[in-house]
Amino acid sequence: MSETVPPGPKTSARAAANAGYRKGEETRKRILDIALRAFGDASFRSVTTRQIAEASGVSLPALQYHFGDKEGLYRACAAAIVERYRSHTTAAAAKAREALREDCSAETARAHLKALIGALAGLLVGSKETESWAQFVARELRDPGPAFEILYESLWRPGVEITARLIARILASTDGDPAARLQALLLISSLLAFQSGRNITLRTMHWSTIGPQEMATVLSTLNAQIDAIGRSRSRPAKRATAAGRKKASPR
Amino acid sequence: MSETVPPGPKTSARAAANAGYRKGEETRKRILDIALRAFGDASFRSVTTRQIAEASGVSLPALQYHFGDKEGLYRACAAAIVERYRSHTTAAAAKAREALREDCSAETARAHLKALIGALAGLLVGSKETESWAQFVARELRDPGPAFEILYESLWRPGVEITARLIARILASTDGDPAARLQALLLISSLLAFQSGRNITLRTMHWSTIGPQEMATVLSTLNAQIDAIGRSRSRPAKRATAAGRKKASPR
DNA sequence: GTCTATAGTCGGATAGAC
DNA sequence: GTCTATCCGACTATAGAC
Repeated sequence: MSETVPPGPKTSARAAANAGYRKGEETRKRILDIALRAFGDASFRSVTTRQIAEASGVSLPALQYHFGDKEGLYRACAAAIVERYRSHTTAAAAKAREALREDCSAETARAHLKALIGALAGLLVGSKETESWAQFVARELRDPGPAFEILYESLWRPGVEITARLIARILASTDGDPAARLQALLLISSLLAFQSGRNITLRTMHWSTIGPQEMATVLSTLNAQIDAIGRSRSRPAKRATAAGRKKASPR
Repeated sequence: MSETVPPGPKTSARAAANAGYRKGEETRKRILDIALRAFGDASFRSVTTRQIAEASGVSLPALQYHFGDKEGLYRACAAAIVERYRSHTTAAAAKAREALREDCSAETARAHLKALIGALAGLLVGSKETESWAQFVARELRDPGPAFEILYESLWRPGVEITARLIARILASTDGDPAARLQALLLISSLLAFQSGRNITLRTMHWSTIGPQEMATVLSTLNAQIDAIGRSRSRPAKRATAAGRKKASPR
């Protein structure tokens, strides 16, 4: 909660006109890259600043200089992810919002939803780094740490919001419809799960990696689910549980 | 990998005939309950043996006596979860297997799938404790620790296996069908996500808790998805990605 | 069976030189 | 800006008394 300002070079008189600032900038970026990977692979607690410093080729106090403390570094990682996320999804999201504003048809909404999910998937398998990023985000959202707020507000919430609105349009219901939110949550967390739960996905599917080809397979399944929205026979009403306890539930 | 035998009372001459063993048993159980909760709330690394000892009302070496070391305690927790899981799902799983052996129809398979998912959901909201359990399982499966093998082999794999076979039956394909496995993975991880990603679920859905009522809502959505399996118009073939990049993908 | 006391390790943060 | 050297706290595990 306490918004500790990074005591690094940001606030000091670095931007003043001399060319000697270049090296620090590069070092900072190198540290950030390493940290991004490390925090993707393991939790905040598990990763040690020593590891990051060593892997970055700098020594411990250099971290503190650039990022204040461990939490500052962690938050900087989250901010970097958010920035990349924004640049990869704003295009699709903007188009979807535009269509919604123009009161588009259910089928148009469906197409935009697929495009949006596709863009998200593209981000998740885009480069080598993004594997870690998905894990970073998923972990932080699951058990909140120092970067929860920024990730939730800047990444998760907008994503769910636009997705839910598209689904609501498909269902021909209102924007706040809980059923639509639920389906949005389902859809996004499913997608995220494939990268964040990488280990279990690979082992379950007998894959050796999650590349574009694997993600395409996943996407086709998700697209089929999107096609099914609003078309299932036993529509997702409030009380469809009866079928589920046909002959089970031995309590 | 090294199957370190718990050096506790199990192997020693405790079972010999004297009545003084009762207290140790109770202490062990109390420690286990506390640990189960603790390891559900936080990761293996984050939880300290001190916390558990204090909360259990025993002191540190008592833990070592009963469970050997921290990993032993962790594994014991996993084993306890597996046992409970088995007792809650064997009934539904056995019926499903029976039906599959008798070459049941797609609709029968669909019903059994719903029953199975329902049983799983019932476990996930069954009692106060199970909230933590889902987090324990999900975390361990996502980034493998000392209890990964037992959870994967005794809990995850059987669950996916029977689910995938039911889905394959619905799709009228063979048992090993990757598409069926994928849908099984999707379905189970979606369900698990609601408890393991509790925080984000609550916040996204504006719920204050995940009780039977909320789980029923989730179940109805999942049931709708199950109903949609094998019925979607653009069937989940190998190349359905074209739609996804209609006008998105600004690369 | 359970305790007190302690050994040994490791991680985060800081002081101060360069 | 980046380093070396160091402090301090917290953790796991063990030894040995009761």
